Amino acid sequence: MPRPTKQSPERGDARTRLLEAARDLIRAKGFAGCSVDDLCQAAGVTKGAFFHQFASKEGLGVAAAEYWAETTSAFFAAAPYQANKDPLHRVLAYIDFRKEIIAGDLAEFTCLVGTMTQEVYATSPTIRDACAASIFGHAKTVEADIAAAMEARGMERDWTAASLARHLQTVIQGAFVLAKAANDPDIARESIDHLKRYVVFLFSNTAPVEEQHTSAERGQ
Amino acid sequence: MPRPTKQSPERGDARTRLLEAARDLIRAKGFAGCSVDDLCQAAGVTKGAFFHQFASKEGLGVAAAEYWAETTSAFFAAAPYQANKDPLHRVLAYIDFRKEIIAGDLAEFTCLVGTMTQEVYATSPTIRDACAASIFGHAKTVEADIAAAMEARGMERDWTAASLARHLQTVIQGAFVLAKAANDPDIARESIDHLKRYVVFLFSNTAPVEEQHTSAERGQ
DNA sequence: GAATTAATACCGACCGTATTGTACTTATCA
DNA sequence: TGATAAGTACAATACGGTCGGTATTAATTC
Repeated sequence: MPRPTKQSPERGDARTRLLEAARDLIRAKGFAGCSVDDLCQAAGVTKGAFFHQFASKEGLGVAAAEYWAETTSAFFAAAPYQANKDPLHRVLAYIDFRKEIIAGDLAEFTCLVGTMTQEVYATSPTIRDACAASIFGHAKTVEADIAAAMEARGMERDWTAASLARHLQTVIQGAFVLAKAANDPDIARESIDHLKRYVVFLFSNTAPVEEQHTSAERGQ
Repeated sequence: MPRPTKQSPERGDARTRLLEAARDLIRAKGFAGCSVDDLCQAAGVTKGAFFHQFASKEGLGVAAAEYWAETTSAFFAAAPYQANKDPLHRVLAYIDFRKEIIAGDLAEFTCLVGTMTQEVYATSPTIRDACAASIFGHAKTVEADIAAAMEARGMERDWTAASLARHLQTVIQGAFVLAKAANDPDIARESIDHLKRYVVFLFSNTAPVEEQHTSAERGQ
């Protein structure tokens, strides 16, 4: 139940503003790297509001991961590549889409939960679990398409739809790491190209995969 | 020039002990997540020694990344998979080896510089550059084998040896992220399997790749 | 439908501790 | 003896978190 604030009643409640500030700040400076004061200042909120909304800084971390899971799953659910009818085309268009949205500053397109996991996996199990739910929950949605594509082609392989779905996330997460190291988004796109070539290969032995799938335009 | 210490004269000098403590602690808790006191305690060294050896905590971060680059390059240079005569077999055996050494606790086999990069790429360019030098320096060594394998087979492709070498590192780094999220090393091994399948595929169109390469045993 | 009560959302000064880094002293070796 | 290495005490501040208080709204009462 959002409630306006004196200072900026139009921007929504303090909780949402803090979650958005956390999303942006943590991606740039890491979880331990930004203080509660930093977050409050970025959100235009006082410390009192922070600890009214969240029991602790760790509590905010969990909420930020959950908020990330919600917003990104809505984002991908509404993305144009979903319009592809064929499951395999949808998977390939998903990969294209992941490449397309790598644009702008690193902190704008990299993954909040991937960054947080690396940092707190050993020190904060609750944050780690929330991050894992986001990553593997997203993988599950792609897994459904992969499984459908496999079944449609009657494939029998020594790999599973689940493992391939996770592999897609592996490459995407790793691409972010190398892009950060090189300070260059092209490094990330490069690996997505290799990933797509691999998926095309996996399905090319059963039936030819045409380049008909679309990611940016509605496929009707 | 190692110098013994009162408390533990057998363990070498304070600088090395601090670098080893940093390697282990930062992999578990992140760079910002462990304090100078933590590092000193883990190394069995006082704070005076710390700031005698390093100008700042950031200075230790840079040194730790450089130390990581040195020790890992020596580790891979001495690894048994290098004995493979054929460059392609050496690449495939490298991938096998990367899978083999995923064992024990997460903090023992994950990558220090990958973890640090994610955290400080925006806040500490000096640490980021040191991490990048480690990652891409290592990739260069694999790139040499990939390039040799391509040349031996007279391949003409729409990908380069450099990009494939970086892709290997992408998958490895991403595998660590997902393994941390799931708290399960198997998740990492799974993606390495996909990676190997991909590399085998890339080279299978020119000449058959037998499973003769070895990673654990000396090949000669 | 005005007055009162209760509950929520928020503010901001303050607290105790943890943090990085400094200054000075002590030990060790060439 | 002079230089390097390491130990000790402490200074300055940054940090997460607390606490009493205020503002706004919804529910309740008369």
